[in-house]
Amino acid sequence: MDSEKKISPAVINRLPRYYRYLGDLLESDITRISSKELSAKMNITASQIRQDLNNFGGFGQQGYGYNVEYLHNEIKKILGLDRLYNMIVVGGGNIGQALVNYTNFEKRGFVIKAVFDINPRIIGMTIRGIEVYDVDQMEEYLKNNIVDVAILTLPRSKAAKVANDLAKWGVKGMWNFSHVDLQVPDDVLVENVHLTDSLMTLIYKINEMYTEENELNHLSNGLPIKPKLEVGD
Amino acid sequence: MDSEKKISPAVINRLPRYYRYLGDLLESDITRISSKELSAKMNITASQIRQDLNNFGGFGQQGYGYNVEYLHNEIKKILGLDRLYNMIVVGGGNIGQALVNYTNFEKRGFVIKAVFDINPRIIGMTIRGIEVYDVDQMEEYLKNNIVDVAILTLPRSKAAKVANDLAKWGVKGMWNFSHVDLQVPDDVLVENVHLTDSLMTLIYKINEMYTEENELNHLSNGLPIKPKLEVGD
DNA sequence: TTATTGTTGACAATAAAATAACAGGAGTGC
DNA sequence: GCACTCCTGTTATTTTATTGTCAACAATAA
Repeated sequence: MDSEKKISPAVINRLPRYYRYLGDLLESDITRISSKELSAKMNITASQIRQDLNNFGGFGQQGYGYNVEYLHNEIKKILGLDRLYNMIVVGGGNIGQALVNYTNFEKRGFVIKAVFDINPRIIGMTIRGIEVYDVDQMEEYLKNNIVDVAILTLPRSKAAKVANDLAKWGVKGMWNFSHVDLQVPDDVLVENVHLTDSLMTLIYKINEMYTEENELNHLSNGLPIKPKLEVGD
Repeated sequence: MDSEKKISPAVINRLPRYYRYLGDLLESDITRISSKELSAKMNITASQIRQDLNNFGGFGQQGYGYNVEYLHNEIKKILGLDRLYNMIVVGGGNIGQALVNYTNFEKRGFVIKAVFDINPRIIGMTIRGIEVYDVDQMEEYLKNNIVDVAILTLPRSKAAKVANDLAKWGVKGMWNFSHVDLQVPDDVLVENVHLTDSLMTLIYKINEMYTEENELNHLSNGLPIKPKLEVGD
């Protein structure tokens, strides 16, 4: 339908950040804020803030700005954070366990209900009161329990099969920490957290900055820029 | 300088993914690949692959494609992965410990050398052989050891001060898992991993898909779209 | 009241990113 | 060695995202 224009991914990715800043303002008992002020805090142009928000409706008032509590709550609703979500963790290794122990998710309505693993050493144990099951029990579990999001914290080699099974058994959201890109049906949504990729990006930027400084040094010395490496060197 | 054109962030963020796919191809003993073939595997247009790679040089050959091993190695060099990086973890909680225990980083040249925390219960202990120090010892540690990247896995409330200290003491790269945006000098690079933001984005997309289906139902029922909420309601 | 200021929402202008088009060199088969 | 196909590197086009501008209107002060 035309009346419901598609929101761009760039905007969606900024929403949680708006939500976070508005939450902070709320805690500081600030009741109103203009796009200009928020702009200064967030290092985004005021124009972009207004345009982003206007994708979802006119939440502000001329001459006043935005009411912090109201806007915070609206974004909460836009993000769908006004209800609980059931999650399971598949892969009870380091990262899986860390996520189970990270209690802040629960405070925001993301509730981890079960963990699945293949390691007999941990199956049957509980982590923060949450039971660890054998992956073989997953199908049955999913028949009897609604799961909104599966958190995939398992090795590359096993992620594809598990994702496939989960999709088959009706899980529509996957938060993927495995270092592979999952191939799933169109109606299943995957959000990747590729930690190694993120770290590599950081490393690139660090090196880039270092290299740039080098070039500046060359310039200030009047020395020529060193030639680029050629294919075949 | 003009000769060194700026590479766009979008391209840089894709590099680790190229690197990963090329690594996979290498393991499958595939020696050459065309942009078209890679395009199919990665769900990126061939055009974009060629343009991305050409930012860094002409690595391919007409009529042949790209040599997998050669290209893999070139990207490795571009990303700066041909040397070791020393890292420290600041914050020995769940996520900090999980990252220390995640041995894959080390395989790629990212070596965690020390952990810092304020909790007396864990100070003095070791995690996978890596010592946990008091944060008060951080300044001295940084005087005596080169640290490329600090991994920040500590509570919001403490992240800002620590980041400030680290910057003051010469750490140029920060991999930030704290749920705040750090304010650091221009020569310090921060890569954020905001897990909660990522999860919220996933939740939004799940709901969006669900809502879209709803709208289709509305349409098929001939029902009007519900009016938007107004400020003040 | 009336003037002045502040601030949105809409839209226009720019910039960035992604895709497409294509010229021409490199490989392949005969 | 020649014709033909493949596939890159590069330029052009289209799409998407960001920024700048301004009329309209609310809040505030005179």
